[in-house]
Amino acid sequence: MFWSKIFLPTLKDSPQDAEVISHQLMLRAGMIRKVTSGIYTWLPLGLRVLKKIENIVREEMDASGAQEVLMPMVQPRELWEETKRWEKMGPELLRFQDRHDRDFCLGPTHEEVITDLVRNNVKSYKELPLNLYQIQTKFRDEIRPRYGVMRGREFLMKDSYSFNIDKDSLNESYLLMKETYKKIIERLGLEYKIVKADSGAIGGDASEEFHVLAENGEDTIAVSDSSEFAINTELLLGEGEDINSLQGKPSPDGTGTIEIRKGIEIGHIFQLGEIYADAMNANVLDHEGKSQTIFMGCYGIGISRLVAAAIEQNNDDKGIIWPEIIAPFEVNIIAIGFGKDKMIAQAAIDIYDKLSSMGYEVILDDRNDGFGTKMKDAELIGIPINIIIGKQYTEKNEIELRHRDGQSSIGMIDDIETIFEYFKKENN
RNA sequence: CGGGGUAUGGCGCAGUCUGGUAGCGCACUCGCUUUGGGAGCGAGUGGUCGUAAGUUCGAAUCUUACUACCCCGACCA
Repeated sequence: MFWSKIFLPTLKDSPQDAEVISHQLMLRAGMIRKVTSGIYTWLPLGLRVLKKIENIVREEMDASGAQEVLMPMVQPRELWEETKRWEKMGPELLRFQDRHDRDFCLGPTHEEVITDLVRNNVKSYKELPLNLYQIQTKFRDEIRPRYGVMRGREFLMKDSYSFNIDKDSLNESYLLMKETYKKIIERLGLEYKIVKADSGAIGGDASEEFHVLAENGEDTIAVSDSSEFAINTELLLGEGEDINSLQGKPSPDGTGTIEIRKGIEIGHIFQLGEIYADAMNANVLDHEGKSQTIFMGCYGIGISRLVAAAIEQNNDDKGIIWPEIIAPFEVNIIAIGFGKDKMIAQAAIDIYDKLSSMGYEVILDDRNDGFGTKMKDAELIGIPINIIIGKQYTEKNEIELRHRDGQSSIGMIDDIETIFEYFKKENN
């Protein structure tokens, strides 16, 4: 991709209504634009990151044996009445009528639709366990959307639902999802905690949240300073107790003391048990030919929220510092004087072609701007590796390789071939 | 929904107190010169000042109502 061709409107100044760093940087780096409160358009650069995270999630879900489906965003009232949630849900459930005055809602979650699907099509315990997932836009009319895509009303989510013949099998599916979530977040290179949680309004038995640790996180969690233990502070507080009073107390798991941290909830896994299947008559025949209520689990990951969370954890005063695996491009070639100096332009294009053919995702900054402008933009959008071709190339045959993280800067390299050698090594 | 705040060109802002018909920086367009840390000179484009009503000879500015957006809180599979 050539910089002069990509739709990438970067901003020098941070828009006034962006408070947290990830929101500011996503706007400044030309990743998103707001349409209305809590609702955003993803621009090419942001979409690249979103898709990368989506694909990592998809790969790990597929590897776990789950199967992808795609359910509708618009759902009929009747299904929601079966679980009594048409009444129970508040205004966060966006309702509307079609031309025949039938009631519908925009799906904030899909227990009803998936349970309906399974009860109509799965009849035997032999077809279980079954784990179906989708990656889809959800809509929740949040009381107060905030922090850009971190808490939007419309957002991209991976939600999956497991169907099991009994509690033990459900537990197995649950643990498999827990492992899968760990793999996903570890691949994304994010620091996280698994937090014991209240299973909340959705009901059910076991429930754990996955939190990416970040200063601007909306949730407060209590972590042990010397073990993996973490728990939602709500579960520890007594009547009228202050969150800060927990700091320094002995950890409930008996190891170390409590440390209060801020987290962004990017995943939540539940053992629903029989609640939904019971309400919706989702049964299968067991090996004795008896009808059994299906045990369900549900597992969510906020894909769009992960984009913001990754930025919250990886930035400096200059901009975003993408973990390589989700960077919108892997290499940025900064050609100074691209439109003027044919030798530089040719070298830049050669490197671009070669790296592209080696399988790298490359962007070439071919704009007629000075070094400063290009470097500032490069730092803002946070591409891991920058190759800088300028006067030193025409004069001394030298090219600079600069890592965005500033910790592994390569410096001047004495010819183009050496660069390809470097990238071959990188690849292995 | 309670509390606080904002609304002037794509972005950041001044002008509002003290009414006189809109300005600055950046961005954008054209030309020339530039190109290793957000370039320079010259010439341009772009705004019913959130909406509506009112006061006034005259409203971005004063009054009233409304709307949108942001922050804090309550809420959140």
